[in-house]
Amino acid sequence: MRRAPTAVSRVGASREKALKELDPLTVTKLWDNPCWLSFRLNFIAFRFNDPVYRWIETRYGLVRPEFVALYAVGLRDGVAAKNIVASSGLPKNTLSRSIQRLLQRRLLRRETDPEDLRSFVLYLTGPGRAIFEETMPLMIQQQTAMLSALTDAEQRQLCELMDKLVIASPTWPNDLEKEGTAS
Amino acid sequence: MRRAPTAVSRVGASREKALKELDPLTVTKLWDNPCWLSFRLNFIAFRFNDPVYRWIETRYGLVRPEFVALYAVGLRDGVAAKNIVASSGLPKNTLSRSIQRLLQRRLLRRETDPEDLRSFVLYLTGPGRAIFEETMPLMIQQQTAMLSALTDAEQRQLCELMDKLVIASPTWPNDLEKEGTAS
DNA sequence: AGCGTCAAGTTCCATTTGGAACTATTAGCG
DNA sequence: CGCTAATAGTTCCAAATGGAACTTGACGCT
Repeated sequence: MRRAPTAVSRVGASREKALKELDPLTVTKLWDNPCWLSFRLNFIAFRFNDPVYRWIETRYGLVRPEFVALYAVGLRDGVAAKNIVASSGLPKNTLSRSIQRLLQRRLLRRETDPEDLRSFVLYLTGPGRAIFEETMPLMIQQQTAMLSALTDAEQRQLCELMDKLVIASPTWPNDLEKEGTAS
Repeated sequence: MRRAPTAVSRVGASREKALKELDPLTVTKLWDNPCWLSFRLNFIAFRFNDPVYRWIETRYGLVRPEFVALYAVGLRDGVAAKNIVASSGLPKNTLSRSIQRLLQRRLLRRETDPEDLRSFVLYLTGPGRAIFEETMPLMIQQQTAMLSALTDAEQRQLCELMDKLVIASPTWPNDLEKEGTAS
């Protein structure tokens, strides 16, 4: 009744270790799962996000979408909410509220965009930037810990492969369709 | 005021295209962001999850954690809720409710585990398996579409690199700490 | 200019979520 | 054995979430 291995990879040696240390269902999802990409993405992303966002919440009282917004403005002063929506995938009402709270807490400041009076440009305040600066090294520390299983060359490869995917993303379908709808 | 590029990769040619097709903040998060791993993971994962789970919800009325449970049992008959929790990262109360609903809808069936009377072993029913079988090709279709930007060799590389990460995951910290706590 | 369509952000509200406390069973250990 | 600590799963409830409708401003077209 055992399903034949379906994953693309055949790591072999490491498999032994994994069989012992990981939950059996995790092992199945790794090597007996036609959707290998989805599982790996979600699993690894979760293991990054979970500790980071828990720490940020207990430390600063910022929930995930709030920190997403703060981090985005930290990376690029002068963005608007719509940019954060587009790059994060969070719904725009969630981000609207998050930004409101950051404004109230004076971690963010905003001005109406002279180019487009519907829109606002966002900036970090001093305290906002302090949080950004303080959090960055911890996120990098987590990233480094996670990547330590790979050589430098492998890390660069991984980064480039994922680059290509993000760049190709505008061509991906936004909706699944049972079959081709048009000819 | 422009921050120096911080990402590990230097794709170059594709950068041109990306600058035009992607939101400017997305471009910043790609190439001007010390936390390159986190962004790429979450972005790509979102672009997979969002269409897939939307389709499943409108098609079968199953929300994400419900489908996560159904899919897990589909991959490995006889798992328990705890395994799904461990491999998915969803909170156990959320999964408890999801499983209850799947039981009510007769998509799942369960028996108390004779080895451990606290625990239940889960199985797909006929209709449950029908959903699983019907969904799989669509998920693979989405995965194939997303991976089509990579050659076969690159796809294999990506899979193997992510393998290594998942396998190393038991050694990753579960909590961030400001500095080393012990010596 | 005038009008219909679209986009940025906000508000409303029903639903979902997840931390914490709880029950029932198992495991460790003197 | 008998007692405490841990674990599988459930329940409770305050808070977060996200779809849909709304407001205001921009844009295309005639």
